[in-house]
Amino acid sequence: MIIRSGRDAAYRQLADLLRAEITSGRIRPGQLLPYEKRLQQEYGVGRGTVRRALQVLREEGLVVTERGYSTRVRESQERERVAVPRGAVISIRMPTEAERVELGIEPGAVVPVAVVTVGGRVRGIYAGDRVELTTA
Amino acid sequence: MIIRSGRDAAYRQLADLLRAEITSGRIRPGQLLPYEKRLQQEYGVGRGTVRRALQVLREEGLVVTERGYSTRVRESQERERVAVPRGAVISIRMPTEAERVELGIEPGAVVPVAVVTVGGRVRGIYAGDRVELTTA
DNA sequence: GGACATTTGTACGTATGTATC
DNA sequence: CGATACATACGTACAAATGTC
Repeated sequence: MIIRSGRDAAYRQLADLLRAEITSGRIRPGQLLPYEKRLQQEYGVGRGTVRRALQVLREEGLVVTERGYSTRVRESQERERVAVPRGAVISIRMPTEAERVELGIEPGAVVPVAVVTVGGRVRGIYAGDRVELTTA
Repeated sequence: MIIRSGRDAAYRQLADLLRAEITSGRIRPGQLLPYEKRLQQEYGVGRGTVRRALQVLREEGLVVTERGYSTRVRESQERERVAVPRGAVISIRMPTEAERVELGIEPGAVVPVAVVTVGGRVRGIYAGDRVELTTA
């Protein structure tokens, strides 16, 4: 139930409700969320509010939205282990558009990258949803 | 100059223009961006488009917006170096809401975290915009 | 391949609430 | 207190991608 108040924005409340559906397992990875129009009707809010809420979940990396299709819960993926040499420096940040393309990160997915440098030289860039780094 | 086209959304173009102002140093850290209304007039776009563009920059951690005041360029932060012990496993992902609060990540900023575990035990969680990890 | 309905993406305007100065 | 500026929320319209027939 969404209640209008200055304290808690409607889009945040909706995001909380949908997040609970996902983390509780009522909507499982790969499954579709209700369409935007359905969410509007079900929760009695405008489309902008629905879209804002979905955006929050996208930013958390919980869901992926495909235009003309729908929004679905992201599959949690097995992560490959990558060994990092001693003396390396690891930076964590969001990827540039070029890096997204390079790494094949889906549009709409919020995936951080790890940049491994040794002596100032970049040794590798890894997508956070596919890799774990281990120290040798 | 912003040109309407299906290829490149107006809000992305505006974000690109403003980002260039910042990265080129024409607008320096701590300085204010033009007010939303000013941006509307200057670039001939609606308010939603301006806000969407500013949101992009907030998500990139480039600017900070204060309600009732304005949007300013964020002070660039030096990253602290954190040593990671040998045999550690580093996961990179987006933070939960609780972790955001714990780490003091500003609302709207899209900042990944590194989770360092040794033998399955969590040894530390670090915000990507404030630390670099180094292998001992 | 085209025609169509559905769904998400972008963009606009407008109104109201809330924080800052 | 008023003026200004950002936050939220609504409605509307059209564009673009998808799936189906």
